[in-house]
Amino acid sequence: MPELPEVETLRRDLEASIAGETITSVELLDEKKVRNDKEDFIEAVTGAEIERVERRAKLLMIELANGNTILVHLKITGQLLLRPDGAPEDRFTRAVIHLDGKELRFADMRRFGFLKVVPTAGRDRVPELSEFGIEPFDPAFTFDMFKKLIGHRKTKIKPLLMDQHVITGLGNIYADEVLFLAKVRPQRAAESLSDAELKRIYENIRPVLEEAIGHRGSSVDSYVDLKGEQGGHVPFIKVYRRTGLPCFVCGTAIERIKLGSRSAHYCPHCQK
DNA sequence: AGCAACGCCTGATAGC
DNA sequence: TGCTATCAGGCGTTGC
Repeated sequence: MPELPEVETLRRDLEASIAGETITSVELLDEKKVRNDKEDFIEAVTGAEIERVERRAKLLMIELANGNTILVHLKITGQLLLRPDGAPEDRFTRAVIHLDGKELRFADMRRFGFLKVVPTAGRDRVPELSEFGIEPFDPAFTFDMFKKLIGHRKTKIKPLLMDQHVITGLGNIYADEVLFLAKVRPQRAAESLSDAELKRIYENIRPVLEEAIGHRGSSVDSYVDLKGEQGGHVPFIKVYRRTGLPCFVCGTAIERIKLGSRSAHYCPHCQK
């Protein structure tokens, strides 16, 4: 699943490769992928120059010079692929944004992802953007803030770490990884965590995300980069989807439990 | 307020 | 071999 490291990798590659390009035309192959009226979308982006590419939580924002921004959410199986004109078809392509000599393809097997164009001014007020919590790399994200957001909650810590209304960017993979490094079990109630445990969680969030960005993300499902290449982080994952395999630290078999409808993976020896 | 359950969707996989 | 049931999951919504 694309989480912050995967979306940030895409953002950086997009910024380097399509900023300054002009959108010559758009093909919407699956209208339901676009959260606008089809004609409105086409009119709002065609002919526009791409100024920059930003990220908020797991949402990509392609800012256009004409005052509009294209929002792209990949959800679980979404992919953005930059191909030369006439390149072989990519499976599950739902929309194509044509540029000069190349095309940006939005592919999405399970069709959960979406595109939406919104006015750049006031975009922070659209529902897709207005509910997000703090970005982990925002300097304002201090331990004090983390403790205030998390420390009093009765909810289990893992679902809380994944709640985009509280802290953005962590999904199933990296929440498991942060909790492993923090030596805290995913089902612990947030309010039961000691200061030392909260501190260990907080202090592992940025390093976990930074390391994964350094490896260009994790291709556990269908995540690939702009060129269609897999990220390199999977060999460095400590617990996610390693059920039954030995913990890299103590050798104990990694366990999997259900929290809500999601799976959580942890080492029963290392994590308390 | 908190949280489980559901719906969206479809390929991979396990079981028969 | 071929069918069917189950699973994966971000996130908005619903209902207790």
